[in-house]
Amino acid sequence: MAVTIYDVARVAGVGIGTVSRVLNQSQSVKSSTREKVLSAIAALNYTPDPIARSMIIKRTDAIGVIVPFFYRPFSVEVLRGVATATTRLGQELVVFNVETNEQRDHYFTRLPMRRRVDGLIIISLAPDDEIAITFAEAGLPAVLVDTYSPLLTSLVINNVEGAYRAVKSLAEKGHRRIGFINGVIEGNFKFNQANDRLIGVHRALADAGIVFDPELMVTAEWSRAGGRQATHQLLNLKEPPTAIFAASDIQALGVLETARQLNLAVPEALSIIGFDGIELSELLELSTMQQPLHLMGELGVTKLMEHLADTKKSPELIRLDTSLLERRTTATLKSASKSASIKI
Amino acid sequence: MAVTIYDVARVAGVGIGTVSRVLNQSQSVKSSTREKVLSAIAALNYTPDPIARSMIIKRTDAIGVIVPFFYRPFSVEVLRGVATATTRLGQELVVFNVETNEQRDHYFTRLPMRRRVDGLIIISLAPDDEIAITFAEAGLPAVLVDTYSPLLTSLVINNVEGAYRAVKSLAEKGHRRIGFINGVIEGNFKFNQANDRLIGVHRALADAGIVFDPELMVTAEWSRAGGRQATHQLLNLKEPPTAIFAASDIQALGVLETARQLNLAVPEALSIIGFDGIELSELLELSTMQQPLHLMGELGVTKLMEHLADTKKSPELIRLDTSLLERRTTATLKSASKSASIKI
DNA sequence: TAAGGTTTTAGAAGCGCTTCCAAAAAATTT
DNA sequence: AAATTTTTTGGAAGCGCTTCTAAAACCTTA
Repeated sequence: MAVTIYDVARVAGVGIGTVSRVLNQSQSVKSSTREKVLSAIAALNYTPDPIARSMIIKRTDAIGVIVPFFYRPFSVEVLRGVATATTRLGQELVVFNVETNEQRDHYFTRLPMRRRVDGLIIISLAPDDEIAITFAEAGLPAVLVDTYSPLLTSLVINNVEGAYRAVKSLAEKGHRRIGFINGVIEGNFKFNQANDRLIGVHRALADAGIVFDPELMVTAEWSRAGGRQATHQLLNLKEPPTAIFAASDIQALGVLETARQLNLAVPEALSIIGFDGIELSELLELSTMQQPLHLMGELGVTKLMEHLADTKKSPELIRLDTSLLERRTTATLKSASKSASIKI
Repeated sequence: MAVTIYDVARVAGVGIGTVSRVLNQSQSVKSSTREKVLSAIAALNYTPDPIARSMIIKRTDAIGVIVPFFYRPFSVEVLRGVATATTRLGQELVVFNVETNEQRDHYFTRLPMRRRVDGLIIISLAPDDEIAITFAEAGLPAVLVDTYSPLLTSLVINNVEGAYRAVKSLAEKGHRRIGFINGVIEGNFKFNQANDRLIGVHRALADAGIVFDPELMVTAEWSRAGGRQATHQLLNLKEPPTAIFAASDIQALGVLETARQLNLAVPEALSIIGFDGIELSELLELSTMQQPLHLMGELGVTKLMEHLADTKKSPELIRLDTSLLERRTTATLKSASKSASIKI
């Protein structure tokens, strides 16, 4: 059925080795021969079978991305960067979406066994050392984005610093009661981020001479619903916060929704700042700490290619910084009212 | 290096054919033999090489998606449905993102040549008949989502009806000056949709006894910027519209932004209705005609699997309906002011 | 023009599997 | 117990390529 290298060889009147040689731009082919082969290829509209090829060269020219909830804005924007890079490099992009811990483990343990992809980008998920070692043994390079492992090249945001600056900006605006909505830690998604951001919050509070009130810190799901629920909890305090820092834009959106629902003026009665800088935040004019999401994706691929080219390259830890984006949801505290007042 | 079927056979003390048979749950293997093989597999932690396997069985257990601008909310939501289905079926998902006509043509012509994927889902892009025939000849089944070809199973939204109902809902609220922002047609992305929606608009206008004013129809890019630009044009008319129907939510967002920028109250001074029902629309409380995006993705995969199972299955045309989602951007026209007034 | 050196070429081997066929083993019948 | 049938098994062939080896073809040079 399909035309093979034998057909091309026959039509061109050469051996299959020669055809293969012109296909792989090997040097030693007489140019007259090359012409013959090329025109046979054109005549037959031949394309080499990538599978048979992979069989020998042990490369697929495909890279895999393991990503939790790929459709979340955060993931989408990183993925976009990844796609930009893979397209430019002529690599195929295989998406392994994970929704459960089982799926994550399945991919972690199964993928390295067999070379369906040449390398892996892992987003927001941290393989433990044992898994990382399996990758190394299997010769499957992996790069982490938005997580960290000492054994793998990792691209991380400086979360401590980001959270620090977010809270500091709020303190500088006169806020003393600052709520912090953090993401859940269990479930194993988004591990360190939550921790690091908490550290940054503590530090900023300390520097501003504000004593940390545990009531003002609530942990919620990384979703709008989580943000909403946490906001209710925060606003029901005897002494509610005048500003809220959410560990992700998605959660900040939930804060915004709740404020709107309660007719609480933003930013007059409540300042809100998020974290991530997803496209959506721009639309809603949400102040946020922006991460270079697209860049992280592209850089992830670049680093992966370096590991592919040099198998014994040692892992790097690359830190990227956030930038403060002050939009319309943060304002100076009106000294008149020290706490949020609900306008009806 | 890697453990092969020969290693397993040796350890189990059987022939490679036997190992292969237990791997492929073939019936005729004595259960005692099966046990031996299974424990050898476990002992060696063996996984068959999917590439070598594909070489013979001519299947990859991967399906490809060709999608323009995969990161657009519309695409993401369809993709999510696709991922749900592929994960459930244990298929891998390869994403071919297209940003230019060249890329589209590249994938259209190159992909069918060689079986890197077993089948194709094509979103919002219409391959012409010649291409569709190539697919068929190559034995590569393809299903279209959000486009149509007579030669391929197609999942389309009833765009005429959707646009009709959108405009009708506006007319029923008393609006007579209804602007319509349509998407561009050239560029070959999103072809019929724009056309069909225009037809629906015409029909609804006619039924409501409103004469069509060509000035009220403007064509713009499928983006927020497009929506913004079109809105400015519309509002600068001597007799501006009191309501705008945008052919996509993304464009409707641009309308919303412009209204906000001009301090034009929505929906009091301007009603807005979009099309698509992306998640974002919910957040902004945008009224819209909702498409079953997730379903389209899932159904696309289901149909593709049917074509995979039965090569000679003939193409189907499946029509899906939109549902009207009235949220906070549409309101009854205050008869007092017949046209939008700009509040300063 | 022959010898020696260099470039180019044909095609066998082999990648790790599935599938097939023929042979071995087991079960059944006589 | 032998003959026959049925089940199970080993391993060769072959999927479409790349790579390697050895031979052919082409250059030099004497």
